[in-house]
Amino acid sequence: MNEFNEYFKSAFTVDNVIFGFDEGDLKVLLINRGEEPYKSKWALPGYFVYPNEDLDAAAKRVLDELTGLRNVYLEQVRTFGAVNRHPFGRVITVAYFSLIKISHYNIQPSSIAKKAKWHSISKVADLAFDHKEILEACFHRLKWLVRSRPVGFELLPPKFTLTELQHLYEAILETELDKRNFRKKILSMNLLIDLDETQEGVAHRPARLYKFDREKYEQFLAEGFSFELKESKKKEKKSRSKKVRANIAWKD
Amino acid sequence: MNEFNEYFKSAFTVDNVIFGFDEGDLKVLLINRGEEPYKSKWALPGYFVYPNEDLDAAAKRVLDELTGLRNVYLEQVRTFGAVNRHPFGRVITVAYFSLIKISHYNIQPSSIAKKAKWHSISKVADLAFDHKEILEACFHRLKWLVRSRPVGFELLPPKFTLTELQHLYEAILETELDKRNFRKKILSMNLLIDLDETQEGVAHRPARLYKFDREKYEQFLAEGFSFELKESKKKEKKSRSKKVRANIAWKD
DNA sequence: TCAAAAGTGTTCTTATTACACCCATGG
DNA sequence: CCATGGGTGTAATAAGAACACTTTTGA
Repeated sequence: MNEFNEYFKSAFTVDNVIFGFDEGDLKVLLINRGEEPYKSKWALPGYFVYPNEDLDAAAKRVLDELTGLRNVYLEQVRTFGAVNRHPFGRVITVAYFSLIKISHYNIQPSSIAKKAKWHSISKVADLAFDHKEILEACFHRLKWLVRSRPVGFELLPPKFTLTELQHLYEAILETELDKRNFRKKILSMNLLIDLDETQEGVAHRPARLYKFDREKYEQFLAEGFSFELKESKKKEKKSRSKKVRANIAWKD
Repeated sequence: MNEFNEYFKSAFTVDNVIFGFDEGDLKVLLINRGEEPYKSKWALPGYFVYPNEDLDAAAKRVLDELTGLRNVYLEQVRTFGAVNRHPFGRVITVAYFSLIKISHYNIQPSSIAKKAKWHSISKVADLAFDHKEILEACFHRLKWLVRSRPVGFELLPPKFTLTELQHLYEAILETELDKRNFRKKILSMNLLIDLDETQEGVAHRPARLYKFDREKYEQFLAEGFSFELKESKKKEKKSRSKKVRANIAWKD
């Protein structure tokens, strides 16, 4: 491996965009840097990947040290590798994002955690390194994800109202949604369990509480999204060689 | 940067899944490795990223050296970083895929290119390193991409028939599509220019030839997919504060 | 009794699916 | 004249979008 020695002089980090949702607002957990470079600038939590550590494990570690949370939604997004993005040398970074329930988040005793603070996604100014770009890429991915899978629940407390859920979608998608259509759609998926409880102590008609039916969702996934559940077009022509339907969407 | 020295001992590579389409079949360009490790196994084309080279530039270089092609569709997919994925040390790899027109591909004089061969995507057996996994991730991404954007044209020659286009979609999506519905949909997008030419020398009714209207597509993108083009619901209530519509798809 | 948010259905429009026959060419 | 793939339309169904009033609570 002699001829390749020159390539073994670089490093890589993970950076984690930790999303949370509170007060109707989508938030991201940022660290105020205590040291150079970019001292006292806000930055994404991240660290070098240890020599004997898988990438995903590094992302989990960073998250755990900061929030104390483990089994949360975590996904790799993209790797950023501009030549001069880090002043210490050649460092590329693998960006991850995770979705956590802010109510479950407890500030950790680690020194790094004391520097952490939630920021409204819409108010984040510039960040250290290329972290603003990373944040944007992760937000974009979340937007897409939330349309294709019901991951939104990862950000809500275990019991929530439909309005809270709608506000979450609105915050992520940066749109307004029609209340009736939203409810119709969300309920028609049968992934919510009506807890038969209501809010208490609110100065208006209390809302029903729901929880996410994770079991049904897993089952749903396992069946490969159960396409072709209908299967009752005609009286089943001698098990016709499946003329498949697949549509082309051209949306984002 | 003394305390971080131990982290600056790793390397990273790019690996490129180069897709092509020929004879109704989706193909990938693989290299037969001439050296250890995995000597004489098939592998994805890839190489170490040079110390002063951006990631995207490295992916372009690998592609160019192999195919002589430049301005082609190229996209980063994901980074693979299991601890022991490379026998030389800690090497993570950033996976890219590109879409090229096989008809434009000319074998390059480089020694590496002489070892290259197109393989039908459906017949690829195991590959060197974790390349099979990388290939699958890229194929999965392509499947998704082709439903959300008309990138299929990148794989076809400049002039093509609707049936060729349909076959391309079928190969990527691994389904059959209904001919009439496919044509209706594709033509309704107005992204095809009817060249008013037909095939020659075929033993059946010759098909019309089309080309992709790239200009219209760019315009389309620039207008942000021109949502809300309709805008003629009622007689425009005093420029109502846009009650936005955004739908939630729950598909893949 | 007021303010504030919860809750609830129907109509219209658009998109998707299913489906079968005639046409133009070369051999 | 036959084999091969090219080309075309319509009806049924499903999904999405628009839209407004009544209900329940606490202050």
